[in-house]
Amino acid sequence: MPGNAPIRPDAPATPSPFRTREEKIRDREEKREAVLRAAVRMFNARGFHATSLDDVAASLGVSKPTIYHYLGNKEQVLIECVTRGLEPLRRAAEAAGGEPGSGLERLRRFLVQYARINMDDFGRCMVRTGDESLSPEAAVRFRASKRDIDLALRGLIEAGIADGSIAPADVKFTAFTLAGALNWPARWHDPAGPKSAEEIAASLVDIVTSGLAPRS
Amino acid sequence: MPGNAPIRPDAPATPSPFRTREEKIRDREEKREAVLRAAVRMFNARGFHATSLDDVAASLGVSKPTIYHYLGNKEQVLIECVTRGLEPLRRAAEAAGGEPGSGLERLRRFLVQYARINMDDFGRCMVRTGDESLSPEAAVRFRASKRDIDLALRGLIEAGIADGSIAPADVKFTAFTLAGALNWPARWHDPAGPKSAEEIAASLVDIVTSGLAPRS
DNA sequence: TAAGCAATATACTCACGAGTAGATAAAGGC
DNA sequence: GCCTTTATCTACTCGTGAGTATATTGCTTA
Repeated sequence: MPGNAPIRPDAPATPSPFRTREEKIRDREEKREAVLRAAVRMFNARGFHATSLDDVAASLGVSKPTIYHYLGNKEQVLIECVTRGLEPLRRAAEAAGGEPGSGLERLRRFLVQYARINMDDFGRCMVRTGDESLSPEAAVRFRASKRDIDLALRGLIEAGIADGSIAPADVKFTAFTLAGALNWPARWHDPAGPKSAEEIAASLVDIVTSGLAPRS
Repeated sequence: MPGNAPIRPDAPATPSPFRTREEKIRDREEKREAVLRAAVRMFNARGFHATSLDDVAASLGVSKPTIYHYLGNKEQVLIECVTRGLEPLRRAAEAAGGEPGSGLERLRRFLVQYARINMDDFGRCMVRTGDESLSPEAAVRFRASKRDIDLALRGLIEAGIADGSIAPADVKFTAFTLAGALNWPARWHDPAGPKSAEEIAASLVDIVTSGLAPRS
């Protein structure tokens, strides 16, 4: 796709078709990303095993070896997708501890992000990908990353219990419960639906934090 | 497996190796069930697409055509498995409405059963099976069945709101939240773990119903 | 200007797995 | 005592999909 040549300090008036080294590296990155975006959509729609790289390639108007040129093999494609789902979660988890407010407030803010991330393409893929789809080594790394997130979640819950903003409870099960409720949209959420991911995230977090019984 | 011949009114002292028509029908049913049990375990462990019927057959010490003799094809195996997961849920949903107690009490009892069912082999398979794995026609029926359960769940929530035992809230999202939290164990629960499905179910239901903030 | 590399295509190989054909053996009925 | 049905096997077919070998074109660099 020409026409998006970047501006260089001494760029000529008409955009040059000759790409600099940086432009070419960026071009390559863009193509890689395009492959991943196309792949993750298909994985989410049809499942990883039911999606062939031929299909992914065809949806981009290229041939299969092109995908192999950018990403070594099919598992690599999946790994990059789940990593792109995990990464924002990891960042949110890292940031959550250092924010102001009570434990409950920090937890709530984190949960809203957690839910939102789980509704975007890469997040959905991450949630829906089970260890079965990965090689043993990759599965180990994947589980470890998810465990980090879980640990951060537990830390926030503990902090809330410690400062009294959260009722004492089994931390592990509480974390599982929250994770389950906020992962579930990865299965049913339709991005084209009437409610935005943000609205849904806010609603779900309200429900899980306030419980069912009326406050007396 | 001889030796489990049933008692007939005029049964001879030594169990007869000659099976009656009923016994043979039951034998056949037993074998069908054995195939399904073996299959569902493998589906849960490795995923549907990653499980071959050759593997399932081998785990039972028989050959693949034997499976085809009892169940027409691979999709049929999956359909029977998810049906066996759905059926107890449907029964629980049907029973829940007519029980005594407040809306919240009835809902809680239903949720405990819901969670427990989702942790057994067929329940896990049901939760984890996505529409992608099924033919369009089967997927329609599957979705409809799950929708029935969801509707029953919503009905219980509405009843609780109506009688004041549940705080007013968005019924649809509340149902999604509860379902998500209680479906999640289908992914992580290890039947060999220290806690029984019953204990886990009770804990999760306590957490979702009471929320996080301390009751004042 | 030749060599090398990047990007892409066509046209394969190869394994695996769903499903089938056909044989066989036992049991049951007529 | 034959014929049919049930249960099971071995040994296939056939499609699909991951991954590769190799050719081509064009840019970059010595």
